[in-house]
Amino acid sequence: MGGWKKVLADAGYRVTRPRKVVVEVLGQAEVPLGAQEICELGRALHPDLGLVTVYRTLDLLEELGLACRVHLNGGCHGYLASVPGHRHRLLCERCGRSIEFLGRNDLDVLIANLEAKTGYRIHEHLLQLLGLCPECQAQR
Amino acid sequence: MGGWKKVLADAGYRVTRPRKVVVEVLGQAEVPLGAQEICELGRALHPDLGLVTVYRTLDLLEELGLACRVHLNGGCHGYLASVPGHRHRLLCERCGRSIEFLGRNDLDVLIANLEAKTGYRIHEHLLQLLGLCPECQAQR
DNA sequence: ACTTTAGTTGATAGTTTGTTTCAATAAGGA
DNA sequence: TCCTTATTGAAACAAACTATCAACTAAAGT
Repeated sequence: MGGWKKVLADAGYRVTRPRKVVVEVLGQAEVPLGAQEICELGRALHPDLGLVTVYRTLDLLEELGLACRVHLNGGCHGYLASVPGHRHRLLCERCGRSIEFLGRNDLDVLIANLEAKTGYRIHEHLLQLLGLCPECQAQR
Repeated sequence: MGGWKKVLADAGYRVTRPRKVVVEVLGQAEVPLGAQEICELGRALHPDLGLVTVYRTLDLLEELGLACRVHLNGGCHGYLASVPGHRHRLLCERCGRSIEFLGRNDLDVLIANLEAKTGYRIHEHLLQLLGLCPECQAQR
């Protein structure tokens, strides 16, 4: 609850009202949110909040690793707050709740093998798992 | 180069001209294509091809595992032809060329661990790696 | 605290992307 | 070949995202 301000400032960006609001909304969210939704929720805190700014702020937060784009099975992406360094997500298909987890060595081994085999130099990876959370399993 | 017809037929769908065209275009492509692009390329083979049909066909092919949605770092998804069973991709960030590979046990181990730790039941996963292919590395 | 200045904002308009509807068409079995 | 019904494509619509630009405000200097 404050680290993000330093990240913004260190990168030469300003800590503004709308940005605070977007970070706040993302921080509260348990489920990936679209830009539209973030804007509506944010207006409870700052009625003048504009949709355009939400888009811009999301791009910015993503660039700084403070938020991440989530790819759902059907229609694409919502956003979630992100702890830098945690790159991988586990999402519940029914309720949308998510957990971040650290990429284990398993993945590093896989990547190293692939680099050797293909000649590619890999520097980004996107791993997302979909399933049912314990609560949603119980409801069946 | 005909397996897809059987897959369609077995699932109760018809093998139509526009579908052939979309499959053909995807099969030739070395790079993820958007619906718009597929439509334009497809019109070389079938001038009447409609954009709406391309969207519908892509959804269908994805559902049957014959094509897959690819998530790029910036703006979302293009499509690629897909060999069923190969769920993972390695994409070159510069030229867009891609390789499919089989999810190794590394990933299965990771998933089993997570299920045990979180109580989630995982049944889908999305793994995508981004990097530079050998050709693009050489060009620098 | 006051001023300055450059990053930031938000309304409007525009573009791109995807969806709904529905009459016309064509695939595939009889 | 005929018949049934899935499938198609145009047009209209809806959603998602972007460009522009005058007004505003955060933050550094005085």
